[in-house]
Amino acid sequence: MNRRRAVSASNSKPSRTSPYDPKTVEARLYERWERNGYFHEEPDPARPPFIICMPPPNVTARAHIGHGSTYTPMDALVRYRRMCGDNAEWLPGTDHAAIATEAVLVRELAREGASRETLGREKYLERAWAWARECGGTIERQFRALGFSPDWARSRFTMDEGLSAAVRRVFVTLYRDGLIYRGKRLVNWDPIAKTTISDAEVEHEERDATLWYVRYPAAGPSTPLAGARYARDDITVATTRPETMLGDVAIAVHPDDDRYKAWIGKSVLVPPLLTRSIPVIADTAVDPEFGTGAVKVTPGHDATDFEIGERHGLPSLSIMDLEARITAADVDVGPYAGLERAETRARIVADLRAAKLLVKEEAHRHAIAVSERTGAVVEPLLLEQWFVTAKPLAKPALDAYRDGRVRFVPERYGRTYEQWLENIRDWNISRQVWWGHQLPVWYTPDGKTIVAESEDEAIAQAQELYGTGELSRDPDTLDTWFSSGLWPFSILGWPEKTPELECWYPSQTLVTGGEIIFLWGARMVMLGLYVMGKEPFRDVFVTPLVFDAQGRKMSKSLGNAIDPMELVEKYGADAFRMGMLRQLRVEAQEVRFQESRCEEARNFNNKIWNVTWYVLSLPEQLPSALTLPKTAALNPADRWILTRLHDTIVDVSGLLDGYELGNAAERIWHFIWYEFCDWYVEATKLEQARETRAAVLTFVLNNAMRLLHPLAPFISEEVWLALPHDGDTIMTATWPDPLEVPLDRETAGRMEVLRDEIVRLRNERAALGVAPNAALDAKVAPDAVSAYERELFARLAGVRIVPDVAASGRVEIEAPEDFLRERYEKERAHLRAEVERGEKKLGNAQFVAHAKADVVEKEREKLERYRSELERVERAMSESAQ
RNA sequence: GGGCGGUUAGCUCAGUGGGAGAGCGCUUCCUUGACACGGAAGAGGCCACUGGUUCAAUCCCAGUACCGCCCA
Repeated sequence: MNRRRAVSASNSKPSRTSPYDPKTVEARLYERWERNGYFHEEPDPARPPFIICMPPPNVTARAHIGHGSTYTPMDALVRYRRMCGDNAEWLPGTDHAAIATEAVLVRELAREGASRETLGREKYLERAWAWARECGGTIERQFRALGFSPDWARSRFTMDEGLSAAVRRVFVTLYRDGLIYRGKRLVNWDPIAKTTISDAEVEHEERDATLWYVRYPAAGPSTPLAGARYARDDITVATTRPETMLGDVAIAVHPDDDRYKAWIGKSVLVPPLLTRSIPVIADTAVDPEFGTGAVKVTPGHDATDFEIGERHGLPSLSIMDLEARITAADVDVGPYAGLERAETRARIVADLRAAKLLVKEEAHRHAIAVSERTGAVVEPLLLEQWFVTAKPLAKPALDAYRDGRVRFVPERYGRTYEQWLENIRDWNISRQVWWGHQLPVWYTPDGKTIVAESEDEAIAQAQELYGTGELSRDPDTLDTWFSSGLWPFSILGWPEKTPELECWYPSQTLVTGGEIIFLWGARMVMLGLYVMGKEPFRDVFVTPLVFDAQGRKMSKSLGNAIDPMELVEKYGADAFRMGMLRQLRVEAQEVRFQESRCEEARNFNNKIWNVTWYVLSLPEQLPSALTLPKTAALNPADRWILTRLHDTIVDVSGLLDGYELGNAAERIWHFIWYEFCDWYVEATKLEQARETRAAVLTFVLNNAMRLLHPLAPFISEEVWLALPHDGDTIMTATWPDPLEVPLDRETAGRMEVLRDEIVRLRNERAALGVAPNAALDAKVAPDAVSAYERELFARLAGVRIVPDVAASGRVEIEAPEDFLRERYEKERAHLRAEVERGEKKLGNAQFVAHAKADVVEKEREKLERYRSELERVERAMSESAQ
């Protein structure tokens, strides 16, 4: 990208406001960026693409701290690659979030005394659309306030017509390939959302519970089938869910468990009704250590039991309906019919106790399945649902990882991904909510299934195959994650062949929180490979979860949730971003978020603002172009800061390439504050710095702002515009090039030594209690210190150098004898210890023989240096003693 | 139960097979002509514990303890 335009000097000098006020800057700059189309790109095959598909936030969402931790890195990466000249594009959009949105709507309707059924599907959906449109703007507005730079013109919504067409096309294709089927399976039922959910949407929560020990009486010819009496012989079973006893179909024991060998093949009666007899079977899935070693088998309401049932050819009995109430549909449930499940549990336990069938109960901690979305305890139910056959899709997705075509940062998440895909089960994709993509599935009056991309097509098919056009559409909708799984290509216009699709699929990087690797990441890989034949991204950058400073999960109920917009209001977007980014470490799985980091970042911005003001108010004319003086004219401090700038550019670029945003932020921060402001700017106040300082200050500041821009876009732009610059916006300014920064390592090294000396002298001043404005004299050999260095000592250490042929080459302040002696003694002790350490090390033949040559050489040099220092101190001591 | 992390200064965290680091906090001093949202100096650490590998371990390996995440 050659963009040599006329250098524009600032025509709008920032007015002197201290402290820096982000409010007067951020909104104005963002508006300008957006108006000038700086976020927008067209597909350009001539440049390397850098595409990030924004994980679509829920259309009803408001920005939360998790957006801060995942979307800020995305923006930083896109801004960085944009400055590097890539065809960089951040593609935004929102998700219809079926279950979450429907939950809100249903609640709202209930308040009005209505329901979706009374409203009817069409009216209901109209309302949902209106609600989505109303909410949708909020999150995008908040993202703008955070300074995010996606190409808003390309924003998509998962229920847009184009994306819906993509969903139908993929569904039909999968169905025709035999990868989508309908079947009665045990699925996860969320009784609050009133829909099934996939395994990936189920969370496991540790809870205190009760383990009940229940007697199952042996069934025999002499045993009465009902009533209070039962055979003396019985088997005791431990269960956490007595309410499901009504659906028991067997008792299972481990085949090697001697205690129960005699029982296998016998029958027992199911309490508390005792009207049904079930067999005792042997299965290796039973853990003999759990409870009594005998467990009840309830295939209609437990996944493990379902598998046991399948193995033994046992029936599956459903005893609960969709309200999680007891139903007599499959089996006699006696007086419990119609009761809610918790109520049933209490009644059955009471009845067992009354019938003396309850042996004991004990406290028990175990994991229960909970709906991630509603928090409802998930009920496994046998239902007719639609599924995606997972294994054939998982295989290529596993290969993509194993071949290195998809890699994870940090790497360890790759193994998590691998394990999940290896153990993947068929994916339940039908939902009973209305807000979403309705299944493209129709049924003929006699139950034949038609799958087609449109109703017309379905009717045509039905006519041809079954001679009927009378169809009813399946009322279910698709899992939200089905449509988001198509995101990387559906937003580019697929199934149309668009230039965007051609150029921008696959994308380069997926940035996401670890919690949706399975829900979203893995499914994008599976569906991307299936539909496009190519994995949808190369890198998966997994960002840490955000906790509060005490390491607790942020939640509304705990009251510890941090609203990023409040922090933006308080400190500005740049400060929020820097505060967040500085806490992100690539390897971390969590961030204990500290608001103080945002406050520090605000202070940092103020520092930048003030140093800019210093540069702008120099008495001399600022250069009109961004050029450096001839190298020969540069003074030592100039050479030092330029060398530091060079190294900072190299470091920051490398860190950004490796997704190390936290360390990159730390690095640029350190350069600007502790090297540029604290040392270089102070050194420009020397008389001898006047010739070159305006050029070097503006050059370094300009470069520093470009390095900072991906992290803190607003203040970097504001400062960059105020100083000599090249172009219209820092957003498309070129990324700093270390080759354009002159290096002088020798002088830079000498400056580091002087800096240590100055610190030492300041320390001595402080120890002496010398007033800050009082100068101290130091006698130094005439040729040991240059005129430039003399001024440096005077200005930065308050030490006046007095040339003295009798003095040594070291700057030693004049001070009372006892003070000096104490100093010398301390120094001597330290040096002696160092010399001793070095001698011991080098005296070790093993060390000299085994250690690498450069390590040994370094030790030798160190020892030499300490020895001569020690010698000097000892000489000075004997001199002052005279 | 299986897998994966973490344990370094009061707090939050970097870091390296060869002399322990940052920011905040703390102490002392400073209204020095960019900045008190600032400047200067300083105190503070058996780098969780136990073994092993190595000339050399905070770093590599094994085990223990505690904290956490994911999956079942």
